[in-house]
Amino acid sequence: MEKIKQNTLHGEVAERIRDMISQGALVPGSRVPEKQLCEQFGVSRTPLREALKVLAYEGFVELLPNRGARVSKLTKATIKNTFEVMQNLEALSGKLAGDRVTDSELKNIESLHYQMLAHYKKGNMQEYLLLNQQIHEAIVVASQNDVLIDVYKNLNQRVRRVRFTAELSSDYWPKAVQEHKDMVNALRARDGVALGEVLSRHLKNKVEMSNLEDMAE
Amino acid sequence: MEKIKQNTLHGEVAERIRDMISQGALVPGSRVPEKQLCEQFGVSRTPLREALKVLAYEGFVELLPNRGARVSKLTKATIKNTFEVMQNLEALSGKLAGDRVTDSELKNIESLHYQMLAHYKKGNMQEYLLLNQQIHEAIVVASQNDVLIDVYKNLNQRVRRVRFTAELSSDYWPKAVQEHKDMVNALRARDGVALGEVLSRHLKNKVEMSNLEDMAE
DNA sequence: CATTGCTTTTTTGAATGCATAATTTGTTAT
DNA sequence: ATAACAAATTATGCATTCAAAAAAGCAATG
Repeated sequence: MEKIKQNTLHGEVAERIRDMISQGALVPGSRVPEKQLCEQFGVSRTPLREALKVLAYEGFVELLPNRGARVSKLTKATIKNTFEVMQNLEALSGKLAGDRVTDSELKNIESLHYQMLAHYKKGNMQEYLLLNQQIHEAIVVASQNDVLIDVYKNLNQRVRRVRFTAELSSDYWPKAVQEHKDMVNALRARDGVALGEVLSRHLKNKVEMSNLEDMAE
Repeated sequence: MEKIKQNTLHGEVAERIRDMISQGALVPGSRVPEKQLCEQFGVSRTPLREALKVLAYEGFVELLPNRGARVSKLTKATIKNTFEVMQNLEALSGKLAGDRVTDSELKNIESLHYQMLAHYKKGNMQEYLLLNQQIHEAIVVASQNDVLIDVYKNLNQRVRRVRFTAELSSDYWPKAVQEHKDMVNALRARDGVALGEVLSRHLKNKVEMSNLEDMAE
């Protein structure tokens, strides 16, 4: 991974295609129309095809010999497997973040946390989920392990399409909020082991509570 | 990830470049000579450049705007971080493999294990390390989690260059062998928790025993 | 002798072109 | 009307070409 941030054409094209897939503009299972996208983006096929190679590696599309690219479907199994790995990576992040989190990172996470609580109290689920997402990523970043961060972000992006389709049930939501409070407390105490445990439990609950049937394509 | 196995030109080119990097034919930090490699491989620049995009994503090279690709250096920190993540993924694999390993997989792992022991007794370190590698991969595969397998293999490939440079010290080697025996026993007992713990400990020891200074580039 | 500025060469990024494979369309026979 | 086959169309994979950027070479100046 270790993507160097740079404004290459193929990079921008990849980003736009990712967005289109996430937003449903490109339907899973359907073929990626090279020519049409080229016209839409105003680029030639070369950078577009380079982008498809990267997207294939990221899991967004599948390349079929002499048949171009198809938008890959997220099956129930893949979603489950992805969350299984992410759960583990988050737990590791927690363990590491306990030792390594900086003061400014901690402050930032606390701030996000309080914003999230506010949305919870207002019952604003969309905003809540967005903040929730940001907190989890911030904890992973606090692990200070570049490889871990890259892998996590990649996996997260793979399931981006379905992340927000699952609604939080009325009995799970308060539980999740409590877990988040535990997280922040563990982080404040720089207790990596406790943080790892909370995170592990947290995502596990999320997977169990989510209706994977609804998410799969 | 979820790479579809297919014999595309760019895929073959990527594989050859990976090998060249692993074997040191392409020096870390040096630029990747597109023209020269094209002539050597007998392909045009299009598939070669597509391969470079994938390799960049895999972490083998870095793309610099208008300056092509450079073979990425494996720093001490990156190696450490990679092993840190791999250790966690192996532990997860162990936990999952305890429940999911099939009889034939178990048999295969036992076979590899005994072969490895034979090489240990003969003091044949190269062969030992190869088998060791295969056993670890087999355990990860036994997790039956495609995403986990892909991520693990990718990370493993990233550090392939340095994997075999570190020699096992005379006091670590017997310890590692004992841990491997524990692994097989845990797997036979289908005790995922125990297997996860052994694996976690095992790679941790390996990292601590290895002289990262020697491995870094 | 090192340094600056200019010219030439090489390399890169992306568009275009071309041969082949796949798909669609059209036609005919049943 | 439908099935089977053939022709036409389209899409794909890779090679080639072209413009722009970077690197190398080289002379003039201090």
